[in-house]
Amino acid sequence: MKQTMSDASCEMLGDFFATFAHTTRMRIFCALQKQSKTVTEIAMEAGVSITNASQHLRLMRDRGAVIAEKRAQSVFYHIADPRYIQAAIMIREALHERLRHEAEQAAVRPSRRRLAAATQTA
Amino acid sequence: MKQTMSDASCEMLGDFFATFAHTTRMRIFCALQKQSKTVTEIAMEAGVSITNASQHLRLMRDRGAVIAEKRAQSVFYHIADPRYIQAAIMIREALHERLRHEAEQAAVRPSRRRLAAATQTA
DNA sequence: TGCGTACTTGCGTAATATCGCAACTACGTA
DNA sequence: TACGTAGTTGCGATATTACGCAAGTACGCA
Repeated sequence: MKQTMSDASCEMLGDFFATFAHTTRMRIFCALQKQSKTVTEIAMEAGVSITNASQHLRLMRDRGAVIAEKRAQSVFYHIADPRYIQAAIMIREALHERLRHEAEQAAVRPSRRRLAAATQTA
Repeated sequence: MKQTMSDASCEMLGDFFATFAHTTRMRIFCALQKQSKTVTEIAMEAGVSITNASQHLRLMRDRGAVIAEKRAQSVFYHIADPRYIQAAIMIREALHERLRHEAEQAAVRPSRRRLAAATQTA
């Protein structure tokens, strides 16, 4: 596996990240993690209007993040590649770990400050 | 490993993706893949002004994507977590695969059209 | 054919992001 | 202390993105 990236790859990856760089689109992505869903279902789960969900889904479809399939009156959307989910989970783990570290430091630092204050007043 | 995401995780991931949702920031990320570098070096590699690089780096730093370390007059930046690189590489592989498929289909479809045209004129 | 459901699209407005310029801070050295 | 290098920050102009509303298309069913 190549370990460096060309300029073209950077461009492409930037576009890909932009596809998920919005809370609503991320929620849509989460809603579709387990199975394909209709626009109405997605809109409900993401807590946005159907129009808005449709607009975001078009953007995601145009960039190859999701795939649309028309069945009867409904349009079912699903995530285009399971690796997108894998990658998201990997990143989420890293972010959660960082949050834990920050929480630990926040729990430790105040006592240090108290110590410093005590030293000063002493 | 948890396979579904909470609303908070979606929010957090959306912010994370936004951090890389720009060609310049993606180029900065690429430049830092192998080793830490100064703002001036990063600006050169990304092909932007030092001011602009600094602005993007601040955004990335605020969101925990990179870490800054001051040494003498320079500030060295490096990527905060190797998993970010792993994830980016995984996504890039998926995207490249999709491009290959699209290229193959583009190479196949025209002959089908020629065939259809020949059938029609016959 | 007419009606209802499901979704999409065009357009105007509002919110955000980006970038350059100029001014500013921080650090080392003569 | 004065000067040069390395980065950062504030601010204004411009570009991009998001969202709602209204209108439109597509499909199934009476």
